[in-house]
Amino acid sequence: MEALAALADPTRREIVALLAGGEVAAGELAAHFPVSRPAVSRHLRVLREAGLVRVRAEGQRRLYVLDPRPLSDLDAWLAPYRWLWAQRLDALDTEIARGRRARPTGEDR
Amino acid sequence: MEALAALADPTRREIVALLAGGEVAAGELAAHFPVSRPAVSRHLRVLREAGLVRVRAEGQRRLYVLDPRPLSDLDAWLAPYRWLWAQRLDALDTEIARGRRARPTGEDR
DNA sequence: CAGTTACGTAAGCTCTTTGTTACACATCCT
DNA sequence: AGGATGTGTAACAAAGAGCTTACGTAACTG
Repeated sequence: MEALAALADPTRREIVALLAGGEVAAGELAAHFPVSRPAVSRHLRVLREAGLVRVRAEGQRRLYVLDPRPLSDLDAWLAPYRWLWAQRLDALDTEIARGRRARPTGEDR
Repeated sequence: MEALAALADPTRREIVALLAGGEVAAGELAAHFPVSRPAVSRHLRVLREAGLVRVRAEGQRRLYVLDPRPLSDLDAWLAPYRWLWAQRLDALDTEIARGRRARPTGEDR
């Protein structure tokens, strides 16, 4: 579940989203973000070490591809919890609807 | 997706797992971990702020419950990627191994 | 072959995170 | 009332994450 730490960062999640369409070069990815290119390079390294992406050199460019396996693992990790929102969600909502505010922090309505 | 940051920590994931069975008191949770009780208290705070758990006071103890909604959100976030490992896993591996490009993303040259 | 292009790495800084010990309360039990 | 029990918060040290600038290097270009 090292992938979770990698995906905790919003920039990295966006990189993953960009890669969902197919191979993208490092520089092209970097162009999508307000941070410096080395910063993106570092994010790519984290994603690489988490197994979420792979690189392929084409000339002087590095083409990144998404490797779905860690996402699949995450999906598997999530599996045992699925029944919770299949049944319990309504129960919680009902409780809230009755005015039993369990959450102290103001929430949207 | 603040839940991802909360779930990035292994201790917190284990807490979530422990809570999958139902309500558990803070002290009982803390007993499962090698870290100090205040440390666990802090983890619980992070989980609370991420909306993953709720607390209920019963006498002097605080009973924690899992709130599945952020997990459901995570499941929803994961959804667009599911087709990747449903069909493409093997294909991607093969493609990468052969060094072919999966999909030209508006590159010039 | 020299210059440009595309990347990654190194060094350094700052803000967070995680853990610890010490402390403050509220609640339960004689 | 007074002590034990169960928890959260405060203060602080250590480690980590993320960003920036500067630099090194391989590959195209002319």
